[in-house]
Amino acid sequence: MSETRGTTPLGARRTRQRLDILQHLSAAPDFISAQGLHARLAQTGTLVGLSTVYRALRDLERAEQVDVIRSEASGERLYRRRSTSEHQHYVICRRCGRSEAVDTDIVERWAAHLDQLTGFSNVTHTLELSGECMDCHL
Amino acid sequence: MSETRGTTPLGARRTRQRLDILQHLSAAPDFISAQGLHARLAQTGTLVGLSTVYRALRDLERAEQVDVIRSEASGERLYRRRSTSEHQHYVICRRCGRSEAVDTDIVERWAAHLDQLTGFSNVTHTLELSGECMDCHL
DNA sequence: ACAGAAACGACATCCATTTTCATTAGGGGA
DNA sequence: TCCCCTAATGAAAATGGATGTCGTTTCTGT
Repeated sequence: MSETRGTTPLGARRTRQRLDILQHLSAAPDFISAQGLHARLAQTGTLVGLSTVYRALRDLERAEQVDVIRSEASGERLYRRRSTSEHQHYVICRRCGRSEAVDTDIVERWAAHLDQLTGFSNVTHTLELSGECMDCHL
Repeated sequence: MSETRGTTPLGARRTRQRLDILQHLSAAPDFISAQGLHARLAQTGTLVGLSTVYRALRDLERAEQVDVIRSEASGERLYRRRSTSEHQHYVICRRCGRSEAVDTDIVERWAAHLDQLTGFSNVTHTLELSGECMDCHL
């Protein structure tokens, strides 16, 4: 049968690399780039090809298992394992990169009306917040 | 004296290229990429080096004369001459690229409290909205 | 165990953006 | 107006993230 839809966060097949990637991604406290993740894997002796990291992250993104943002500074795409199934927004420290989920109920409610407000359909939103965390501020 | 701060939207010097770039950028109805702008200039016989376009846009961005977003599809940076001095948000048609300013008062007010809500300082926000405009929807 | 397909990984390629560096040309001061 | 200094320009090369290629490896259902 070809219609077996996978339900795991991994791809169709459970490979060592995919496992390692998911594990290290989950362990990362903050958003991390594909290259950063690749480096971190290498540091711990876990050898995974860079393309494989990119592919795994792309698949995780498709499976909505990660949140993705764009680094303001480098333009890199940064990934973070998603904890809840809801879509989330974060404040990111522009110095150290630390991130923290923010309650965006108000914005979400507002966003829900956007179709009426704008005359556009299927409006989706991306919200990125950056600031300086307490440790970095002084 | 070396402290002469320029007050024009252009750089320190008023060159033909800078003038043309600003003019074509202002004429563009929607967000446009550096390459797109460069191509548009070339089409009208206005020869400007690609690096020059990039540099002019970078300077305009620094001078807060343009709004900048990131194309979801291509990852390019897209620029648009800023009309008001206030910072603006837009809905962008994910099919044709048409953009339209959106009233985001509610979000702005919420954003003003972010410092208190999050424990981060100097929090800035970026909000990108995409949907399908009426012409493209059906 | 087997076969077919998915995943790997080293490397090539793409493409937006930046940098280099020699040349050109604003524009303030004499 | 003429000069000079330096910002601005542009062609070409470099950078760097991300994706594609393709031969090889390795899951997984049968």
